[in-house]
Amino acid sequence: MKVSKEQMAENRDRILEAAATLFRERGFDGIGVADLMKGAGLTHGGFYGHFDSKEDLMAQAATRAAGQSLAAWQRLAERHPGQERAAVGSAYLTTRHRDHPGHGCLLATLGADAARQGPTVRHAVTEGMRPLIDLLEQATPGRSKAARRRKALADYAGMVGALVLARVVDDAALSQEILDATRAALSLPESDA
Amino acid sequence: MKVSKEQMAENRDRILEAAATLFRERGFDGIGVADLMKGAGLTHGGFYGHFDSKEDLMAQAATRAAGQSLAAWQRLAERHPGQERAAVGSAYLTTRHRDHPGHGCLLATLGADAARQGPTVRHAVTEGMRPLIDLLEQATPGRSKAARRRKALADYAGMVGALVLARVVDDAALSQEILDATRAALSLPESDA
DNA sequence: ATTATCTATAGATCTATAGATAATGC
DNA sequence: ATTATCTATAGATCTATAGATAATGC
Repeated sequence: MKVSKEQMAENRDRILEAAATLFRERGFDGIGVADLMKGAGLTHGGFYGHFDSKEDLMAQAATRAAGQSLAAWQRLAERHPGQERAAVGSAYLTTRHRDHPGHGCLLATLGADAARQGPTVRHAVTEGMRPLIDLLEQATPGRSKAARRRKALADYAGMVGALVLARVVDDAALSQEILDATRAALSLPESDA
Repeated sequence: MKVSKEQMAENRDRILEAAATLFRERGFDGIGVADLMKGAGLTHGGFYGHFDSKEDLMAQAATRAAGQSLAAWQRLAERHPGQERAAVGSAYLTTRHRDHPGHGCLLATLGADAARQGPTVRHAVTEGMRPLIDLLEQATPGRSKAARRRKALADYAGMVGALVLARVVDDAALSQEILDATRAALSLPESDA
């Protein structure tokens, strides 16, 4: 049953990857260790060789999910030179993002949930969020760094809140209205693709 | 063990009240039927005489929580004639609200969680949200009803997102920065009391 | 007599651990 | 020989139900 060192590292990575997706899709309490391991193609007994506890995995999965978002934002920024803010903001406020929480923004899916968790998880979420704010800040026009940062924080809050509301509402027209209204309030171009 | 009709109605109300608070504090999955009943001073076996299932209670508790928020917003509006929007928005974006999720905005605590629940819960949340949006819309200046509504939706998204972010972050200064930045972006006066 | 609540429990989870198994890697 | 993963299970939950109890209300 033993596997090679490389295989073990790859297994650990698959567990993390599955967790980053499944936690965002179902919430921290919405999936157990056994199903997570099944999602990574392993049995649940092996879990504790890779992670100290489920909470340890939650923290590491949060870091992973934030890293994925940062990479996605960086790709968007690179592809739209001079329009980084519009590219990131418009991609965020799409039905596509709304309908794929498993690969979307960590804060919009697990933010409120993470606020109820222990210090380890909250710290991982906080540190994962910082580079996202920094990227937004750099993409935001403004007279001073302080003004750009304020705008970036408020923009991000609006984006996260809009996605939360758009996801919970059971009225498709209202959901779309929320995304559109927030895009308009942030002066972002339409690009719901 | 039987109680009077009025006592039973009062018991049912106490269960709902406890649920509206405890679900917001700990999440839908963060508290079980037994502890909820204990919170209402009853034993858990009696629960199913009042509600069909935990999900039924979740939906009704969501309606109750939204109703409490609406009542609070209406009181704020009445006390600040001509400055309704500022009164509601400023009260929302306070450390006081951030630190008391059990009596605060349903969407900021349970929004993402509710999005993963069944149609009953999502519907209750959606219908509970509408009057809040309506009140904000009426308190918002703008040339047309459509413009006011767009602004109200975007404002509410910003408020919800700001509270989610301010709650999860483990850095008190950053948490305050998020509240301040959002208040500034919405052109709301300071009144963190 | 009816019925709201209680005690007790069924059956299904969940996290975490112990010990067996079998493949790696010295 | 070491160790990553497996099987099996302990112990603690959870939702929901069955039957007993005792107070209401006809």
